[in-house]
Amino acid sequence: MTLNTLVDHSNCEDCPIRHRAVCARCDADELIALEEIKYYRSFEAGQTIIWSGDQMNFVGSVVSGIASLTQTMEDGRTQMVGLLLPSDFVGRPGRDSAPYDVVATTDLVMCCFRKKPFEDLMNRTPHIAQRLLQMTLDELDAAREWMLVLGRKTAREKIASLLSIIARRDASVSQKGLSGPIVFDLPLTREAMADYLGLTLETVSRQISALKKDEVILLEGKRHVTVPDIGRLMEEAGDDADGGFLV
Amino acid sequence: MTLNTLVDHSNCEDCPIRHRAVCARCDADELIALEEIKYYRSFEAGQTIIWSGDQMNFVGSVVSGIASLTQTMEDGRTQMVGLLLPSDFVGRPGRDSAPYDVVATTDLVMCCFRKKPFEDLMNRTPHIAQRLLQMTLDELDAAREWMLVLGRKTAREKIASLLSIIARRDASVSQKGLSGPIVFDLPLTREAMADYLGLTLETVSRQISALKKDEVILLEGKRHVTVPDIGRLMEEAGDDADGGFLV
DNA sequence: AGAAGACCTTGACCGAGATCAAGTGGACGC
DNA sequence: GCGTCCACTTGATCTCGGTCAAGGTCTTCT
Repeated sequence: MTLNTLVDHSNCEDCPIRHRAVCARCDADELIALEEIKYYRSFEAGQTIIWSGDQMNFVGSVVSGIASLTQTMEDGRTQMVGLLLPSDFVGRPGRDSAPYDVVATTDLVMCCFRKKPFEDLMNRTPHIAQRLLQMTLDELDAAREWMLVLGRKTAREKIASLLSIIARRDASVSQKGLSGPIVFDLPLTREAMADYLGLTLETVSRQISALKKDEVILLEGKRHVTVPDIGRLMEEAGDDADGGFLV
Repeated sequence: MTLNTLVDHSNCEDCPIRHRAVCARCDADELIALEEIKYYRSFEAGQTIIWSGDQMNFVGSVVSGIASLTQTMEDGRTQMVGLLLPSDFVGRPGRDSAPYDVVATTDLVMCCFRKKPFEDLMNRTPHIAQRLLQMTLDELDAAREWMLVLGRKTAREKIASLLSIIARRDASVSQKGLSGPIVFDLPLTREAMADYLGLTLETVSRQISALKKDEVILLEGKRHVTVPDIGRLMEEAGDDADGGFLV
């Protein structure tokens, strides 16, 4: 079932995540060193990339697609604890067992490095360590933002929060700005959204229907979303506009 | 109201958090450089150390006492998103405004550095940056653990989770091991616990009473707790023993 | 074309935890 | 000694979101 396709060994300079990933601050020399030890792996939607508790012998960056970090209790309750988008980093230099399941939510391409050579390179290359610290601090902020969502927001606010984050990220990627309507496809199933938000999939479905009925969002099919007014959506999220973290 | 007491400018070598704080990996020379720019500040219980959105011109380590990071929504709902114990680091090199309120939960002593000199020193001292990355990754793990608690656990499990973390930390500090009963004082009010767990203070009170009635814990007064069997408590937390993160 | 299965929606009902309200107990100041 | 304040407890009631159940829609496989 594991499909480890060797993808185009393309030049780092042309990489779509060149300026956002762990290598963002590297200069030409450092990129060459990274290029020597990197390799690409592809995963199909639904595939588990890393099992919780497993030995991790590689680290890497998401190049395209979406992956999720999840925790599961013995009785099956699961909570997503991280959503990995292109340029996000997977793995923990200095630790060798994975604390969470990492699952490909969509088809996925990763730029991987064997852990040991990467750690060695990191120790010689402050630019990598510096960037990784910044990225980790950003992830920590995102995690804490989600703690507020999980702990204190209503189901409707939770859904609005998630939609607003996805909408703003898509707007920033497609350079459209936040003035006009934002259009995107949901990259998550109702169940994945439920796992992210600490809800059941039925509640997710009901709240999405409610937001649609109230014309906070428009739906075509089950996944294609139009947000006519992002400010309105953020109000529904309890975020009262302007603030916030783009991914 | 601000009480900036200049505490004993004691030697870093004798510092109680020497081996766990951001300076843990520093050698003698590096410690001397840190010593030159450090200063101590004391805060009273209840005092706000940093307001969300404020300019932050210092960073530092908690030496003694407990502080909390909290987020508040416009309508007053609040969620604690971090609990800072001795040796934990406050502040974000590279960012200058604080994303959360930092409040002293108990009387508190911090070892502070003005931000700019610290950042300069950090850039020259890989040991500090390395340690800070490790600590940040640990905090991220802790935050994700709490996301499971907030998103999927019942009120009873939430309380048991919090008590179990405090109990295990105290056992590790007092070197008593996990075999016998663990005795400690709760460092948090019911309301602070509620803010941490995404509950109301009434629910916290009820669940503590329930755990007491079921003899999972013993209570003397409102704060003094005895955990006769930490395994039992962890079962109640849904953690099924052995696993877990000591602080 | 028809069957199967994944994904989603909707309805009816229920219960855990929130809300509202009253009361307890201990610390502290006068 | 007594009132006051604060942290906490306990009770009664309500409600949001979970649970259980049925049915719909779209894709894929035969």
